[in-house]
Amino acid sequence: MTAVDRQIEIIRRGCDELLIESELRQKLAAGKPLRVKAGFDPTAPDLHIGHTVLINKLRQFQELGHHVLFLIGDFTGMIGDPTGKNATRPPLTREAVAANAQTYTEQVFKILDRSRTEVVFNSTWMDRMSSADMIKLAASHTVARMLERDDFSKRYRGNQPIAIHEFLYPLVQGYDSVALKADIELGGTDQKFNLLMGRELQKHYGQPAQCILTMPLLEGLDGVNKMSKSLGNYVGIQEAPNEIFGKLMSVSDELMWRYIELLSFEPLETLRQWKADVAGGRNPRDIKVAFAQEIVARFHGDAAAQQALADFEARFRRDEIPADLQEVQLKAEGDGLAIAAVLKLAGLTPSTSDALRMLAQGGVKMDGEKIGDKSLKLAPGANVVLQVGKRKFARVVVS
RNA sequence: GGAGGGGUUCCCGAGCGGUCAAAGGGGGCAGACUGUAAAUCUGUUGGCUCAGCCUUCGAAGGUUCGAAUCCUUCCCCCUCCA
Repeated sequence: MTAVDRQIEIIRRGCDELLIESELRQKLAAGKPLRVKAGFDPTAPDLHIGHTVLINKLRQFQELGHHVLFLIGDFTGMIGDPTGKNATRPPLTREAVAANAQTYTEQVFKILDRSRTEVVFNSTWMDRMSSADMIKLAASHTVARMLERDDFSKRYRGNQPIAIHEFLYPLVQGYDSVALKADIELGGTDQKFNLLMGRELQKHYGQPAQCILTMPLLEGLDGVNKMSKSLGNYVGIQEAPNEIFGKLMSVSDELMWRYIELLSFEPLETLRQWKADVAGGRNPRDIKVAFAQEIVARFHGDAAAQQALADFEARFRRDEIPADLQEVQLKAEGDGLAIAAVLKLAGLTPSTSDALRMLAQGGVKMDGEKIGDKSLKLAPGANVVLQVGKRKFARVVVS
């Protein structure tokens, strides 16, 4: 265990807020490994790099010798985090939860140390809670207090519905801290209300209150909304190397710095140097390449990162056709298949209508040549490479 | 329980008997420009056997030559009063 000051410095790096530092110092000074809690929603087992901001921080705690409680909110999943968008979700079956949890941990252990991680489910204690206990829990807070939560107050003012069970979400999440005897809980800045609920409930149930560490939310590829799967502006950690690389390269120069700040493990001195270089006229692209490679290497290894760069250069700087071309076999009837039908069958466009649109707009290439004639047909024996837009390719063989 | 307002294509939102596959904006996609940057500009944005046809405006019925638009019942949301 390192000195308290050193630990505080590491813990604070990149965080949004730490409550309350003096309390955390005391806990650290006691010399025992802390119980570090972080909760995850069981409905979205596909992690994206936005999630890793928090997970990276958990890993730092582990490196400092602390114990991570990786909480899967299977019980709270029945409520659905009140985001204001879809207030109700279908309850997950036990099998679905188990499967999701499996996927979750597989991904998470690319970052976390398995031996210092305890995976827990809140249904373990919540299923055993009686109705009377639930009422007692609900009685611990007032409606006015609940409406302080930013999301609730917004919806209330905006005449959006709030179901009563949604009030239970912060309460249950807070109670999880009681059940786990957490010393500190991590979450996104949007979780602050729920995290504070844990503090209050722990005091209510006669425990020392947990500290709270909030991490910034990572913006999605659009640079506006937070990264989320449903908005489609995410980079999944299980995506192919080329996908991760390509997506990171398409990020704006401005947003790039934000990503580097929150995701890169490079020391602060390096970041400062990069910024100075760009200010001095260096192409930001170079920095982006280095960063994109770091992230690909984290999830797929160094070799994959090298390969991703090579593919990228070949395809987009030299306009070459990718090496790992997907081949599609099609059967033609009569004098051949209409080009629009071919594009759809090859999976290059979602519909024939869309294929016709792409043709009209000059978005289709055959063997590198732009084509726009929608009456074109591919006769049996044809073997061509088709491209739609910049990224979609397929070799089509007609028989 | 009573009174009123509302549910439209991915999202927001216009339309209120035919000229509606449905204005406008957002988002998406494609093209130009580039560093596959971003920004900007242009086009496009239900499906199909594509100058034609089919399905769509909370759900089901009905009126009409013709309905997103009118009527009936039902479901859901919001506001005010109790």
